[in-house]
Amino acid sequence: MAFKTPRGTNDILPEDQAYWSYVWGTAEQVAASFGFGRIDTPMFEDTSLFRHGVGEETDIVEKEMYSFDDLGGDNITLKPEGTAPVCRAYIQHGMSNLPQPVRLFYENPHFRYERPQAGRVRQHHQFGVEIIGDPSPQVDAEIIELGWTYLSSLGLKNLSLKINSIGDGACRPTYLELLNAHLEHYEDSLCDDHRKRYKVNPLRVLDCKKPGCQSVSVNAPASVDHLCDDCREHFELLKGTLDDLVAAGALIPYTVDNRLVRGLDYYNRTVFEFEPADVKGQSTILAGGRYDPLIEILGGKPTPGIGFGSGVERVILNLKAQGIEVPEARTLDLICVHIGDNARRRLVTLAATLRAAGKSVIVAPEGRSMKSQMRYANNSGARYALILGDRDLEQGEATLRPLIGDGKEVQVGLDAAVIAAEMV
RNA sequence: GUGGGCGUAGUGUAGUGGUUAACACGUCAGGUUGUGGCCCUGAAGAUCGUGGGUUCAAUUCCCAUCGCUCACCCCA
Repeated sequence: MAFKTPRGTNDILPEDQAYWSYVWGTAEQVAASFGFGRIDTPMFEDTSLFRHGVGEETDIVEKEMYSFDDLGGDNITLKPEGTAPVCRAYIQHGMSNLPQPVRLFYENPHFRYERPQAGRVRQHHQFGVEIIGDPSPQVDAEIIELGWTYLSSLGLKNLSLKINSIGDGACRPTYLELLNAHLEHYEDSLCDDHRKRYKVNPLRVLDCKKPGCQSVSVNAPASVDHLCDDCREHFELLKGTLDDLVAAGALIPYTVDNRLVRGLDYYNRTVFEFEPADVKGQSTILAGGRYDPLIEILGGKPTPGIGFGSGVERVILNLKAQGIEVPEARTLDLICVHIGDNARRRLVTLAATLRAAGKSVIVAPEGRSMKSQMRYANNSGARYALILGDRDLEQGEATLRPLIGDGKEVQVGLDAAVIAAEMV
């Protein structure tokens, strides 16, 4: 065929929409229950926003951005992640003058040029939340609780929660030195990739799944053991609050995972991740962390922030895998079946008044036998068929026949209010 | 960017070195006179991903290419 969706993109067909509205609806409801306001940032931004915000050394900036010059010569980039744009908006609109912190959520597509595979596409959709302007570990816990509330409201089961602290500007450099020394000592055991690159980003080694790197990272110094006093206190308070939430039944138990790191430069202190228990492939369905340095990097005054992003494609994959049923899309109320041209013309206007009365109505295709129209009505899933022949037109009445269940058909006048009232 | 698997009607599959490529579901139409679902009958619908090669002959064998898919990298 001549045209198809570009690699890594998908049409979301009507039969799949029930999942999407279920997920978006749940996200909006949960976000509202935590007092978050929705923000929509543009689908594209100045490329420099991401170069500065996400970090030049990251994979996203180095090789995954959809960047191009527009006709005016500006270099723009399709949004690869949501946090930097939200922080840009926070600065641009002077939100530091609002009561702090500011709670924002979004749900929109993101674009990354990657090789597609299970749970990974080039245009993916995220539900994301941010709390900006509050350094307290209380809001870290609030964000994590919100993430869990969202996932559990969807009905997902068998999830695990991992948290970690990766320190801050005060303690991370010292820790990285320790880690580097350790990696250098066991350099020969590292996988080929990391033997070359561990000096550039030693944290990545901890995340590596190759046996060699795993064996080295098991005994590697853990960041949580080398936090500065402030970071340690922050982490302890966070764990304490999470423990309270677990005790109150508002959160699943968590584990501290020393090897949990984040790929974006702006993260500090708290990082966390929810994933299905049976891990395989691209499994993380919700992940986030604190990004206290970001607003200042983007030119605002120093302002702490924390948030998460959750991939809707992956969430839906898990909903399907777990056999979770979602509410069906709205069904059709009525199909108008005609016998004769005059009847059909009359049904067109009758359908219009019925729609105005709030019913969903379609008129069966012209030029088909009645049997064919009834078959069509049946396949359409409509609740009722309204049958009108030219000879009924003279009597001024039609037949309203239920298509679901075993109700009896009734004669009705050609009056939208009467017909609507008959459709229970 | 690297590696594995796969490419036959709308969908899911079968099949063979040789006349009109099969089946199921779906679609459409019929099963007489104004009524769906079950059933029966029929029809439409495939340049067998694309290009090249081997061969008297290829959808079937070989190569390339593109696409899909899974995994690595990385990430939601």
